[in-house]
Amino acid sequence: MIILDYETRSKVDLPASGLHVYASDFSTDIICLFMYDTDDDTSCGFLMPKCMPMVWRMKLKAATLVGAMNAAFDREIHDLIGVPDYSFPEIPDYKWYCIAAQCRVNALPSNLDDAARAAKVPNKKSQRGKQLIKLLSIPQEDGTFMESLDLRKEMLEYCKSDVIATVDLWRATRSMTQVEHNDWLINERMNTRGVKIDRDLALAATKYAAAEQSEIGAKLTALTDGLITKPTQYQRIKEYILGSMEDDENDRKLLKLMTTHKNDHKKLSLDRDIRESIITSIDADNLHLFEDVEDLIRLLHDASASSVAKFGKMLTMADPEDDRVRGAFIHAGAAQTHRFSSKGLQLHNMKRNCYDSEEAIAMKEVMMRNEPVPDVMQSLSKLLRPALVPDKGNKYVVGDWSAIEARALPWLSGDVRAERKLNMFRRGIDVYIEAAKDLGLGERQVGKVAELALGYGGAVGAFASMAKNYGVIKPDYEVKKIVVSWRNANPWAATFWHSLESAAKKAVRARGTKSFKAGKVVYTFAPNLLGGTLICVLPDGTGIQYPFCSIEHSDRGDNLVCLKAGIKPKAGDTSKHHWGVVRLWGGLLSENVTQAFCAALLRDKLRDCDWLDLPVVAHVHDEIILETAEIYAYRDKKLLKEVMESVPEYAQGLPLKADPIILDRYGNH
DNA sequence: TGCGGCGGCGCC
DNA sequence: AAAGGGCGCCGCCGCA
Repeated sequence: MIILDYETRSKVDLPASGLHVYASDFSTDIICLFMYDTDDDTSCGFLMPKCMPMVWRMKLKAATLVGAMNAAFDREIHDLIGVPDYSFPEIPDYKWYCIAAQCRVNALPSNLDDAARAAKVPNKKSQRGKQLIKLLSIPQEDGTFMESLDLRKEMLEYCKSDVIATVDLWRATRSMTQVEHNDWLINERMNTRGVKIDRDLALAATKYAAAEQSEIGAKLTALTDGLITKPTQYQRIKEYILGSMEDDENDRKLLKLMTTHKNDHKKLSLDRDIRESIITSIDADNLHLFEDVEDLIRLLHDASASSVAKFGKMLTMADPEDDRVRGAFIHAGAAQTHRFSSKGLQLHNMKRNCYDSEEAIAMKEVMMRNEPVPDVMQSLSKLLRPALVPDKGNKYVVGDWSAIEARALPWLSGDVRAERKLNMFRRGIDVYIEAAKDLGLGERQVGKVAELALGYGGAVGAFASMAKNYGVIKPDYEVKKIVVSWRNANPWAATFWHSLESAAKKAVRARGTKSFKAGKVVYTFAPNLLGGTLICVLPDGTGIQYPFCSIEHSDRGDNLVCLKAGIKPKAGDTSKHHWGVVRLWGGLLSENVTQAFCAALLRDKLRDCDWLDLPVVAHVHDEIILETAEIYAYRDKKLLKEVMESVPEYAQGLPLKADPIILDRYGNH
């Protein structure tokens, strides 16, 4: 493998516009390139526009794989600048290999600095590197680039040290399997297709949002004598409300409503749920606040739809040539479970509550005519999904699996007692009604909340937070009963939690000499990988990892712990654990295997789509979105249903259900 | 002025 | 003993 790293400069703001717009821009150019041959440990770096030495030209041509940290960046720079402008040898897409993706499948962080720290790979402080980027890669105030041979030479040194650290990381972690690498390539192809946005709609929406935001700002300013000027100034808002308090009964009630608990300490919050409960109390005449405080909270409620900022992101990220946003998906972005994640224009958290195609078009026309829109912010947020559109002559075909996690969890338990639940899915029986019956209650909503909240070891707290989303209100003592009843009706669940934790611990203790089964997954241990890595092998043969995994003894028993990619230590942290630690208890393990298995299933189906030339442009964990020619839409809808409902050999008995639909714009379904 | 932390939003 | 977790982006705020 040749591992390389490009340093570049451009007038385009990379984080704002995304890689594709960046690499396509005429102002973008290469500053330097450093390459390392892992076969013979030779390396070569040079400044542009010097020619690439012939021997390295040959090496690059002959390489089996070309690796880079975030290879998508280097690939686009190579293809769009290196090859056409500097006659670098072409590298076919399938040869590119992403070492950041390799880090993630090893459950390490995705960026070089953090991954190196977590994996204990030597890596020099990158502070100077960041300075150099600022100096050389970003235009100066007058719009021109700084030209300095000395700084360029220094940049090359920095580039070299990054490549060395990347090589070390590549060696310290396991490589992606061929299946994983192929899945990464499939994801790259989808990223290249991109997803089209309705530019006119997004433009109109940003215009209306800006006007509304300034109006809300003016109202806030007037209401609070200029202390608060924007609805997002939460700190000032909290101060304002606290400042208005006189410690009477109402204030104590308000404080109680605002108090949340996070990591064992109290915090005051005014998030949406809390605002809602405050407003409910006021409307029920249980809470009386000063008029300005009440107005403030209500105003905040109307104003808060920060999600409309996505329209702006659509505009800066879409390619001006074809209005498509590219590169929005990260293979195994979730390092714990290998689920995909989404970046740039985050397509994994688009507000569900939205207009359908006709309503969206009507709203768009209203905005184009500059007519007023009621409930501006809320209305705009309902336009987010419909702002994604198929190209002319195309349709979206969208399929999502019905209750995939609720099916996968009991199936993974491998417990005969879970067959009852699986049979309900197989026969199309409403599991939420059945769950409500099990609880001795008639309310489907309560059954639904229990089903959604209690599968992963959660108890009263889990139920309560889920219940809020569905308007279910139950006193604590009743929730406790619900939890007990649900667990009694689903005995396979607690057994599975316990056996997962037990098998995982046994695997760690066995130090790799033996594997241990829990339901349909198997735990094993790799003592020499990343400080000792617990590996969970899923039914499809793929695995998720728990690096730096060990058993810590305490007076209350043994705790299984491992490194958690998402928790960064502060700089200079020399505590016992060099990185954030997570405790692996049964509930967490059951959730991990379920999410991971569902992600594996999705990847499997994306392979089928790739094979069948079904053009996937996006997906959201349990949902696949095709953009297909209108004349093929009906055929592809049937094909997608077949793909999503066909049960793989390794998943016999798992009931899969999906009913794709054809859409003119993206939406809720 | 830039950057990281944090609170907040939203999804599965 | 008890335990909801997996993500990413925006904006404010305090610090360097």
